[in-house]
Amino acid sequence: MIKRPTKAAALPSTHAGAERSAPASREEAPASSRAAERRAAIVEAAMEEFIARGFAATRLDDIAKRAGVAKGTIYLHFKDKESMFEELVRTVIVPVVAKLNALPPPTGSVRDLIEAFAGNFLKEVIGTRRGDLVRLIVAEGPRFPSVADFYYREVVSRGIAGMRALIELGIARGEIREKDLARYPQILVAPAMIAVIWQSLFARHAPLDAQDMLRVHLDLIFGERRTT
Amino acid sequence: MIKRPTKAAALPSTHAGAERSAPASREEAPASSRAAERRAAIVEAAMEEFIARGFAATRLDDIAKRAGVAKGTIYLHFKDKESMFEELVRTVIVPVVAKLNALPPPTGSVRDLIEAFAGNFLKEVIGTRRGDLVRLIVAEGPRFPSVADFYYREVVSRGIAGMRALIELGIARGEIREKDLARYPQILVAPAMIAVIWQSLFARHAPLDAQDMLRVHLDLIFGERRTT
Amino acid sequence: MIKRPTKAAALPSTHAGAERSAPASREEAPASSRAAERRAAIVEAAMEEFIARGFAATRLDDIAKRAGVAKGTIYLHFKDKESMFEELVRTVIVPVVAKLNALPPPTGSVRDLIEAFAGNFLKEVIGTRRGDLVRLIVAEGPRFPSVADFYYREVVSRGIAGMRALIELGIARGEIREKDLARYPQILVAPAMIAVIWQSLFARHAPLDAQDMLRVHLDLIFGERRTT
Amino acid sequence: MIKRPTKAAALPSTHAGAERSAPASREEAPASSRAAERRAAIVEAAMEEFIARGFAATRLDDIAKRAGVAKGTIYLHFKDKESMFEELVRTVIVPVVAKLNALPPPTGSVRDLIEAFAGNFLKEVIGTRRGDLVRLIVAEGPRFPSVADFYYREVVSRGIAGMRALIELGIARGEIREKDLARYPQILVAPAMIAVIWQSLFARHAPLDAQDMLRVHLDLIFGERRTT
DNA sequence: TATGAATGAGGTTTCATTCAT
DNA sequence: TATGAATGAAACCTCATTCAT
Repeated sequence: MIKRPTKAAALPSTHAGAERSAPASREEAPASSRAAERRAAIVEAAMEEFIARGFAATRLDDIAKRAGVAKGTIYLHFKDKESMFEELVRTVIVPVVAKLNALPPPTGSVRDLIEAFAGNFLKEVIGTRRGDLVRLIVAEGPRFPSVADFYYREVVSRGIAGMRALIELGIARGEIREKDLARYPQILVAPAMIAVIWQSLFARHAPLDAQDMLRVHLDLIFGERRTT
Repeated sequence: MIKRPTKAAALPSTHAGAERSAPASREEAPASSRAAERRAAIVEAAMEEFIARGFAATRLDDIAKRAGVAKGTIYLHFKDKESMFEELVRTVIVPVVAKLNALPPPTGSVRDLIEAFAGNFLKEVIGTRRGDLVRLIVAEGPRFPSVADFYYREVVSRGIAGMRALIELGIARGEIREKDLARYPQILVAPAMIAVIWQSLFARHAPLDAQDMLRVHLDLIFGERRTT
Repeated sequence: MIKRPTKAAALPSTHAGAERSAPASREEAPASSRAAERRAAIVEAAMEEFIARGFAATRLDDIAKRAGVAKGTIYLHFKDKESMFEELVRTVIVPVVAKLNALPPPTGSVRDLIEAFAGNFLKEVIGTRRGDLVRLIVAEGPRFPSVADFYYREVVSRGIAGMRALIELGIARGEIREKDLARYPQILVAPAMIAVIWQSLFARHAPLDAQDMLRVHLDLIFGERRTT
Repeated sequence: MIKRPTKAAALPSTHAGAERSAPASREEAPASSRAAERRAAIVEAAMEEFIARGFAATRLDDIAKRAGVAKGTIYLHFKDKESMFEELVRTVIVPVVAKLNALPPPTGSVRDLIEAFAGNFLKEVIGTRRGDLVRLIVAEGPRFPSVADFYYREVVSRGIAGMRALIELGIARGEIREKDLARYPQILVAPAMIAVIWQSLFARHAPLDAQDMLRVHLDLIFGERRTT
């Protein structure tokens, strides 16, 4: 349902070819899902290309090729390149939001919760396609206000709010000393964001142990780690 | 009216070709300064445009218009659009590096030092053209490895090293408790970077008091602020 | 799977073609009338669209939508866009020709006859869809020689011949003085044609009382109108 | 001054090739006229193509080829295809208007005047490129209201007004009997217009002696021609 | 050195036509 | 028969780059 979690992870930078398309389905597809499949293939291909080259430098031709469809087919699903980009971001982000909303209720220590969250982020975002999407949004945001708006509304503001709640809980329970932190949940997330960007840009020069860094950061906030 | 007389002329550093104007001929100063002026105007205009639209979407026509030169003139200074972008980043970043290197020797408390530094960053980077340049590098880095490399080499690695030195000093002096922080100076800078990005993307929706946030972050690292 | 069972395969360019539907098969009426209905709907829709936009600018998509059929259906009735246009003109013009041929035998004065004819033209052509068709033929004729040919053969030449006969009758009866008029029946029709075109192009700027104009023209030819 | 009266009269229907462009001029061109020349070449080529195929079916590529310029060059002179068409019509029509305005003052008989006028029309419009332009306007007018407007304002309304003045003069002098004709100068022009259209569409099937037809028409209006 | 008209490859988008269902 | 998703050629237009002046 979530679109195909890790599959096309390869990311060959250039389009490998086009061994996608008509995936033998044929008999298993319930008729109308054919369109959905194709749309998904286009979305996937477009995300790869947009991430690899940015909006302006991406060619519809390459998206089509990678998705295994003809150029014209894209226009059956999207009005034009711009709205494709905008809808694409929405499409990809929605499941993320769903996941955030489905978070378990806060039981156990706040630090445990945040560590779990960080672990998840580490696995699912930093250094993955999803992380690249974040960088893409940072890159194109100013030229696509609607994308930045959407991202702020759906992800950032909720994330900030959630973090703030956790921080306040941590303060109330005495786990967190720095009371002002609740005013800037951004501080809590900042190293994770930096890790995302670092992986895209500098990992080659200086690999970053994001997991360890996040741990140190939590130590800073919660005090020296427990014996674990 | 005058762009920036002689200044930014320096530049290439690593740089590829760019034998630059001023072919030794003529009356030295006047002739070459004309060229330098023009080049500076182009660099300035290009930066504005690249920041506003990104590399691919920027038109040389617009750069020329903004710089007040003819389109062909750009090619007297730069081989093509790509190398213009690469050299541009170098040109703009060099003075920053110079400044970093000219930092006063560490006297006074580490916190004071870092606060001074943050204050400077606040004034000169966050929410300014310079901050946008950072976002531009984040945006275009993957497509311009040479730019990312240069930026890493000249700014990031030095900045990290400098921060690390400060952190170690802080630890040695007992100002900083969290010893592992020295391994991840990124944590120290992360909120500042986040502030830079936030201003570009989300300031409209939720203004961020960067100064206050940085203060809280320093409290977190150095412990509750002194009475000041 | 099969292209076009037997039907419209003929379509040899000149000839009225349009053996219309009814491939002899099946239960005659019901099945074939469905097809005929559909074809009629397509023809009607196509005429509207061609008139509104001209041949090249008309989209089959729009024709299909207006006709309430799927795009593919059009190809069950017509080989391609060009032959659709050609057959369309034929289809629409045939009844006109039939009507011309069914004209009553010349009784009464020639002027009465021509006035009746003009009245009819006024009501059924000038300012109507049919008039637009004339303009369409003028517009597309050069690119569709077969259309121009057909129109000349079926409508123009017969119309001219008919007019000439009337004029000669008028001359013989002494109603018309200008004997040379018989050599140029176009003169008789010219104002009517001009009225057709005027309505399409300039009615907005300067409405034209076509009826009155035609009357004046007849006065010119037949002499001052009778007391009526 | 009038652009090159008859020159490229050949009209090869398909673009002959491209032996136009840089016509050796070079030394004779006063620098800025180079642009004017090119623009003229484009206008000329565009008129040929638009006349031959209509607006929608004309390819910019063909215009460029025929004009002997690159595709991009067209966009140095015209914003896009539509405005090229609109400006083109204006450009071509302006000299016509100028000519109309420069008509000699009415001396001699009205019939002589009108005959002179008709003779001119015969030579310069009917069966010429200029005549085709009229047909083009009739064809595209509904889709280019601005063109129809312009044509009405600059040519039609002035022409009608001029004709009306002549007719009234003719009536006053007793040359014309039918007084109502002054209300419909269109009648006077109608056969000429019909001739224009006839030449484009039907000349192949039935050549029309336009000159003789116009004479007959004038006989109709002025009474049997004098012995001349 | 500086100009900007000219170029033409290449990008986005449209739309007639096909074909599996 | 009828459908309409899919195709891909071809159109318009942009813009980095060149070059005569």
